[in-house]
Amino acid sequence: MKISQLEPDRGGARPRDIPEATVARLAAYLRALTLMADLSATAKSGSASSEELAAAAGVNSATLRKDLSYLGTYGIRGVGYDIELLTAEIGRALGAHRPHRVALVGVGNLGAALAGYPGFLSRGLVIGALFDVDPHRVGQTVGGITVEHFDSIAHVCAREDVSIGVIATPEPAAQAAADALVSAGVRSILAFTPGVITVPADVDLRKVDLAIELQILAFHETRKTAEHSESSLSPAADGDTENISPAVAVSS
Amino acid sequence: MKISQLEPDRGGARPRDIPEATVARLAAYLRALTLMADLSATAKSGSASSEELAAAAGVNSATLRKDLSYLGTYGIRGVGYDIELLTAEIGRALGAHRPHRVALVGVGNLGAALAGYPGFLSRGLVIGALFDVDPHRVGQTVGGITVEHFDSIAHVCAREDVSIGVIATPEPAAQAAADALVSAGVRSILAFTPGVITVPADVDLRKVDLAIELQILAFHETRKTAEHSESSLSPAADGDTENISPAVAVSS
DNA sequence: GGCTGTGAAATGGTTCACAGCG
DNA sequence: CGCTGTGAACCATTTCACAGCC
Repeated sequence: MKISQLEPDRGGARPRDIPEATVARLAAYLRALTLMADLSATAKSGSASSEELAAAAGVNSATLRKDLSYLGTYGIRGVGYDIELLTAEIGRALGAHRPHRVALVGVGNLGAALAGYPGFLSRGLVIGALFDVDPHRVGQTVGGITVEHFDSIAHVCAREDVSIGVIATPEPAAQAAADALVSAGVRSILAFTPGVITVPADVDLRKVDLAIELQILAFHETRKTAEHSESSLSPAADGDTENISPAVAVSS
Repeated sequence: MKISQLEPDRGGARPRDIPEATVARLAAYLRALTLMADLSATAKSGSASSEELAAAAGVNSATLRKDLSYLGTYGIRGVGYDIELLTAEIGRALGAHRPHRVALVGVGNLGAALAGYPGFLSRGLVIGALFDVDPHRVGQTVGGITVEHFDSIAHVCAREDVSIGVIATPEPAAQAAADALVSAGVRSILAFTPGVITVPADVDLRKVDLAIELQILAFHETRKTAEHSESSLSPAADGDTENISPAVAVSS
């Protein structure tokens, strides 16, 4: 899907240009690798073929190989990829080796879910601050972190060295939250609110709209059930079962 | 994604083939239109140009026109689109005119957030059932609906005529949740768990991985900050110059 | 032999630009 | 004249297929 909000995307020649779609999958590979490492800690060879990795991540093996080729040449022909090496290499590429501090604005159910989300740490993500406007929530502890007041975003973000912001407020507060984060120097924002949010050109904004995800399903569902019309004898002999949907994307 | 299998080309121009990316945006347009209708209920002309609509949805106007052209010809040249007509038409295309019943498995923070999500109804989505394994949660009421036990999915889904399932359980329970939903006859599933879920070929599975979204931001963030320290190579063409105006302007 | 790395082809999606209608 | 609808150009991504290395 794609709810894009124009992004500059400087075309300057940089070391290696990794396609947007590849970045999303690299994160999935990293996760699959971490899982594999745990499982095969006792036995196994310590390496995996592109086929195995692809299955574990839910993608096509050719896609995986091409994705990895953007990082460099880390596979061994005839054998596969060393799990440990590849984990480190992808982690490096994604910047997961160095922690990123995240500020979360809006500590409702969704915010709390995010604050308690496991597996951030292993990917270099650290929730550094929580904010809310509700006096009842300010001062409380969620996921081990004390909720601070919305008005202190600038101050706290500076103190906690936050570089990424997440907006999980109700819709009407989203723009204000974005503004506050931007003022605080945050240049990467993930928003869970529908609706347009305006940010300066140098700020990276991603959006995830839960209702849209469901509506896409509803669309397909409608199509499926509406198929009673013609007795076409092609019952979705679809080959693969795999399915990876990076969901909402921005960045054109 | 599979929606367009090789169709025998039926004579009538009934079901046009709508691209996946367009479907996602149609949902966004629908939302923008509903908002517009509310705002302009008192005054305004009752129609909007592709430019206005595009701005309200955060996309390019050419993209919007092309998207709408898949539905048919509903605009008026020299004028724009009638808001009410277009709303109805997009709603029809998306299947939002007829309600879809949704079952939600896993009523933790995330599940509760979804159950309380406003704006589902206006888009034809109705939460019909909530499930959890936790005895403490079963029997409780969330978002006006009583939480039922995981084991009764098949029974309750049939009773409530559920066609879409949402998985918001902890990771380890995800596959079991999917299996249960599939057994209950659900053929469209949205999962918020990372990791691979296997479903039969005729089941539509979408995934949203919160950690991946953040990791993508972290990647860009790493690039941004690395760019400042890397003042070599590029022949002084690197500054902060964003000549491209993003101009995500929201008008009228 | 098996598997990676990668050009090249195929597919899907976005943007341009303009003809044509209201 | 303004704005839609759309072919055509453009760009991104996926998939194929195979050469080359282990």
